[in-house]
Amino acid sequence: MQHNFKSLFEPQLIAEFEEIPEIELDKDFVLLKENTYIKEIPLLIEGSIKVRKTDETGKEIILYRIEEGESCILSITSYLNEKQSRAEAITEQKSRMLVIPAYKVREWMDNYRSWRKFVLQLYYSRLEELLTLVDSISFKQIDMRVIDKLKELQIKHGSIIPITHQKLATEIGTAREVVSRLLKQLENNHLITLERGIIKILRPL
DNA sequence: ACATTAATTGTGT
DNA sequence: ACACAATTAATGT
Repeated sequence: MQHNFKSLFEPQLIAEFEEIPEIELDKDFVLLKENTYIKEIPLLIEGSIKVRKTDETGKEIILYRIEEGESCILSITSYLNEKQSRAEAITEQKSRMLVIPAYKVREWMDNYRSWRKFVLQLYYSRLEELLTLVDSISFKQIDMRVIDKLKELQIKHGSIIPITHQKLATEIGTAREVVSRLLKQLENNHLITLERGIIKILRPL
């Protein structure tokens, strides 16, 4: 799978892409650490990148994901405002991307309407995702969040979801045991069945 | 095929 | 939340 990101931009800007180096990174490569200045901006062609925040105790929460054809809005805005990065970015799969020198991004902001539109759209959609995240953290109980997440994963994977309790827990921002116990309850109620690394949804949650 | 190790899941406090 | 036990999958020999 590969995103045809070129359709988003005007021809002149696409011509500029020719100058931009393309790299391929393995899974779990740390693209960006917290509290560093940004020098390059990724434009993801294939794969996916998670942006997460880790606190002092090592607890982490995933803020959002960068999908194919998208870039990292945190990097862009951090750079444009000359601030340090407040989160870290890690590849979730083997991924291919263009690596845009950050100064180019500023040039493009000035010179290309399609780039400005791209950045603003990205900004909006990420902000919306963050609001959803805040909403789920502050207003919903843990068990509701697990169920919501399962429903979401069901849309992506169907009723057989390949995921570990640990991964589910970090997505939601809670401890693995909490998730394990909740899932066990759902299993006892015959809503799901559990296997190592797999959750099967039997009937609607 | 068997033993060893690592990863995941379960349980008690 | 933490520590540890139990189970299952992966890997080496």
